[in-house]
Amino acid sequence: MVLSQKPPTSRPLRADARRNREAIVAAADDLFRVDGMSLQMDEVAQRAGLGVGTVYRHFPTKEALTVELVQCRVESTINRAEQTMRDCDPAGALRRFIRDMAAVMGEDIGLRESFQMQVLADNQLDECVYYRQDLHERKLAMVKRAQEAGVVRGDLALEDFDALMCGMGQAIVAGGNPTLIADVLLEGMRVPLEPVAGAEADTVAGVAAVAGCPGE
Amino acid sequence: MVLSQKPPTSRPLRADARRNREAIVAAADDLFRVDGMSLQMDEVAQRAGLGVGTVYRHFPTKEALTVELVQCRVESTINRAEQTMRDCDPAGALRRFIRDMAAVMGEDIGLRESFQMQVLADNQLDECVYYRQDLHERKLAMVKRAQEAGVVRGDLALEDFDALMCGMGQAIVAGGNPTLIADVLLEGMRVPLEPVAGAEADTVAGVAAVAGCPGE
DNA sequence: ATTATCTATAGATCTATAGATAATGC
DNA sequence: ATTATCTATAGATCTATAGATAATGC
Repeated sequence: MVLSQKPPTSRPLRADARRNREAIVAAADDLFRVDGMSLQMDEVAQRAGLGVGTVYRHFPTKEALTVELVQCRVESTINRAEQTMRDCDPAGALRRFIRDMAAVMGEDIGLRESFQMQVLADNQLDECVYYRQDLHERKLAMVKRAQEAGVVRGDLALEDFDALMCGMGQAIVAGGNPTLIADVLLEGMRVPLEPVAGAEADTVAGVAAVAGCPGE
Repeated sequence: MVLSQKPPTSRPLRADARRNREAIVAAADDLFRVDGMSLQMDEVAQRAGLGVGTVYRHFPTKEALTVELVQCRVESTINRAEQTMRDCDPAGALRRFIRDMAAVMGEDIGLRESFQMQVLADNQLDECVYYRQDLHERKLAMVKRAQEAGVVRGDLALEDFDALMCGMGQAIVAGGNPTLIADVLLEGMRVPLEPVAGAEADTVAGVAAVAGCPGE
């Protein structure tokens, strides 16, 4: 079920072409880490010490290039999830996963955007659904296990979990302390120890009647 | 200390010009709500039933146009904060503010991005620092009051609070249930009832020794 | 001889302007 | 007469390509 990286009909690349291809991917990866999807093809070429044409020879479109970078990150996220599931108890696995993601997202805009693209409806990269299902299953297992162990509130859907991970990335980019942000999310996803006051009220401005406010 | 909207030397606008200006702002506001900063000048003109030239007559740059939209949203956020501070107890004020913001952010991409721009370092809109200080003070007062009342953890800096608000916006755009997301943040910002296990550990992948995981 | 690379430039997609045309209001 | 509006297009900024040039390897 694993897709081969290259069409099997094509013969192996010529020595210089292989070297250049690697240089392109390495350069693109560096830029992706900093600029995410807004990396520029010219800059990739420049950083790889090549002309733009060469970049386009190896990757016919910008999308083709970034797909590889995204997939790499999705895979590493899957591995991370599997690793923690193997090593940790239900509560610990989720905790470790989230904390690690927070730390990594702080240093890799591309990873943050990759995660976002896996989740957001208006996916910029059609081809990135490759591993989507895989990742989906790993996260679902992790969250479910934590819920069954009673350490995560049961009304948290996977959609919400994904959304929270996206939000965590944004919060970290916005200058929050990664460790603290991760902690806040972890605490917040726990089973509420006392029911949140006013939890049943609709909270659109002007309509809400909320605990601690007059009119409730 | 309030800046006048127009240079006081200019005479009042001609009747048709005033009408058109209002149509432009209304059209731009609608688009800003949906597209945020990526709204397009052509579309603004089209929706207002005017030529692009007219839009540029009233607002010399795209930035000049969006500044007005952003300021309007920042002001309304300030008012929201003040209102809750007047009406509610410390815990209730923060709760209501966050819930309302979650509800509104779900329906107004422009608001979400405005908040982000107030907070993020690489501000796209230089002029949007006008109300920045004001907003800053309101949020600080709200958070501090909640901390003094013992309902919010004391190690949560305003930077972290801002980051969490940005993240909340992202989480909602990413498809999370606004009410639930707001709840998770509120619960997460509380004083931890028991110390978070492993809270002292550095969590970069491979280095961490975390509660619930072997090797701790 | 084949395969890879380079440079210069076409194409797409925006913001912003110039110059000709139309509407207001003393 | 002044002020406002329109259309067509310049300018900026990217992705992607074409055609001429250089490097590999049987």
